[in-house]
Amino acid sequence: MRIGELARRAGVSTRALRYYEQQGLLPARRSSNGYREYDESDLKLVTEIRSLITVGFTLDDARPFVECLRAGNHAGNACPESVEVYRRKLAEIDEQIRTLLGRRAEVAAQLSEACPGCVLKTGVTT
Amino acid sequence: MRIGELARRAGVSTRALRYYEQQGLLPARRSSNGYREYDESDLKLVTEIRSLITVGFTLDDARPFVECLRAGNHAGNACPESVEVYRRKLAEIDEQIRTLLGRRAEVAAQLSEACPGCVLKTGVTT
DNA sequence: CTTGACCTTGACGTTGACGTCAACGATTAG
DNA sequence: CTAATCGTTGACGTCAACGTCAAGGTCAAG
Repeated sequence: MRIGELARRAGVSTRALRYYEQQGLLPARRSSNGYREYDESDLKLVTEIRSLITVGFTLDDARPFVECLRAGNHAGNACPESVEVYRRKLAEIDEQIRTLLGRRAEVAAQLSEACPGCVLKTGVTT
Repeated sequence: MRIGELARRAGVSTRALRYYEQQGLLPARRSSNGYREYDESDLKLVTEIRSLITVGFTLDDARPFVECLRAGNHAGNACPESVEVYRRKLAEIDEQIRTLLGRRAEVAAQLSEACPGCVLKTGVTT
């Protein structure tokens, strides 16, 4: 299939697909007229990339998963490099959550100081 | 005092101060030679801006606080506009925390699937 | 033949808060 | 007088993941 169809089926823009190729994540064969040619395995790659992106991974983070898939594995997380990225991202997310919780406490304290009673109206647990 | 001293005392770069001025957050008087001239109240403004920035506010978010201070109030959060920003930011932070918790669960699930037992090694509560 | 839908590469725009020159003027110490 | 240190106004660079033209090539249908 060509880039337009892959884009439609994967739910991304053609620009994104060309960008992925430029970043070395999605190499494309070319047909005689210069058009990029893709197959089902490429769709799988894009799907993997997208699902990683939606959980906050960067394209660089996605690289090991893509390479794992291209190496013939059934899943992108079947390789130790991918698992390592998972662990690193988990730590990053935990750090971000801690930072946000700290900020939330700061802002809530300031808010209650400036406007007592206001804080009661919101909450993470809500 | 001039821009260099204010920068040192506030712990920011002169570039940042000029940027704040450009954004209308820190208007500066000019001495006869064209140099920016600041006083203690300006230091207070910068301090306010910085403390807001460190809890994740944008310069635009900081605007009401700065205007509140310039209006003669003892604190930047003494005005209803500031309080409103606090509430909005609190909601934003809560939303971000929810998003991150969702991502954390996703990644943790993927990790445990790819490498059972790995998840046990980390945690937000740690 | 011509339209229209598809494809190509190249290159600039977006966002926030500055960093980092460049090229120049002002002030002060020696 | 001169160097050192400060100040000034542009204006481009940074970072990620594309969006959005521009200018053109390709191909099937009518």
